[in-house]
Amino acid sequence: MSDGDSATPSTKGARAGRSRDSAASKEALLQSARILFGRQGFESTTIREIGEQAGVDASLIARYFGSKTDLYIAAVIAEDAGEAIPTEYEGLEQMAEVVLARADGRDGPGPVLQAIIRSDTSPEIRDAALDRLSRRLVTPLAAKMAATRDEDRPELRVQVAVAALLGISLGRSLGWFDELRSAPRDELVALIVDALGAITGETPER
Amino acid sequence: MSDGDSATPSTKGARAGRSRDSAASKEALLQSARILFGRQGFESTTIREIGEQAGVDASLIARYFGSKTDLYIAAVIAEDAGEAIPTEYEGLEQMAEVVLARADGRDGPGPVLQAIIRSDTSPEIRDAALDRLSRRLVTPLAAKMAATRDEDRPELRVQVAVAALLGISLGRSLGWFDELRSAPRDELVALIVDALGAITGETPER
DNA sequence: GCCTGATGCCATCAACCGATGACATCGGCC
DNA sequence: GGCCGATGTCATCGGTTGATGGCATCAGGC
Repeated sequence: MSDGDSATPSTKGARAGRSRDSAASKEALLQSARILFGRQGFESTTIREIGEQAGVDASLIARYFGSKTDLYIAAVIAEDAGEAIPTEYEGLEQMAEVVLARADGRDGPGPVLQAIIRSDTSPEIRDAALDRLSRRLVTPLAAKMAATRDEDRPELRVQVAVAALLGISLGRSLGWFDELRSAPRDELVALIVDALGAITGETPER
Repeated sequence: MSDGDSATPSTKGARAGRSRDSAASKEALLQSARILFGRQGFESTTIREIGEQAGVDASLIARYFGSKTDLYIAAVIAEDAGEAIPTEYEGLEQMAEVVLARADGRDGPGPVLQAIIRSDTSPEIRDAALDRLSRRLVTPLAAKMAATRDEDRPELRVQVAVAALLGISLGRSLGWFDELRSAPRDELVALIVDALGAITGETPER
């Protein structure tokens, strides 16, 4: 460009007075990514939308995260850290309550569930999501079950219970059926415990 | 183009000897759409891939179906008709067996489940899929339950049971956990009946 | 035998997308 | 005060996608 350019408001580069804080920009992108990926999924979320929501240019995504895929993985990690989901539980009831409470508090299934329910998720995203899911749900439930009951096929039982719980959570988030969507959470949790407790060995005390 | 073009094998239009059967072309597109949408979902399946798999040009999709979205809806209807899923069952066990058998026989979740698990599915696709799902699973299970037990909140129980069943089916199709993926179907069905029977009133006779 | 609608293919369009590199400005360091 | 790396924005690229319209060929009807 010619060197006659003057410092007008529309000149390139950071605008006068604009915040220059890479940690804040990065965090804004990450939180926007969590929200939008969690609501819409990977393909339906563009990096331009994420930048807009974060209030910065989308080109910073490549600078700070490397790629859209890497941003998604970072969003999964941030979600995992941000949700403060326990790694051990009093029991199935508490786990169901935690999962549904988190689900009810979000707009959409969240980036972790979005990643695992889609057959076209890239392997590295899927592995990151499944790893956290197992750590937060499967492993603790298996540990709990090993401590309380001696059932055959404990690992299968736990995996079936977690898959069922995720199906219920997803169905509720996406509003598959009227009652499932609108039922009070405590009533839903009670039904979940009745059902899944029958195979994990935690029958309700009533 | 110049009028000097000769009828060579690479000239435009239907090639010499090429089948001219719109019903066959349409059906080929539809079955290809079922398979690819069922395996990869809406966004990750292009109309060019569908045409290739069907052995015809993708432009015929617009001619015969109107749009990619309308093709998806036609695929959902075809899947529903093709799977011959009953609209009434002996009980939960038979329903679980049918759902898992169909799931195990496919490559991927299938177009109906793909449509309902994604938050970004268009409303008309979602409605078409949910309508069939309710007709094949929720309504029959509700009818069965009404005939056998007098529980509180029967509709909620049935909806929870179906959501759980779909979660298990999806988890198995996508290979979320090792045991869930590899367990023999009859063993998995037995666990599902133990769990979901506890809330639909069909306890196993053992 | 001719005509015409059906059938299928091809090229193209407009829009979008993830990624990249250039550039201006800022602020800390020397 | 000057320098230079950090920071942010902008324009652009190459590729992809769903949809469209033109064209050639075929086959049935008259």
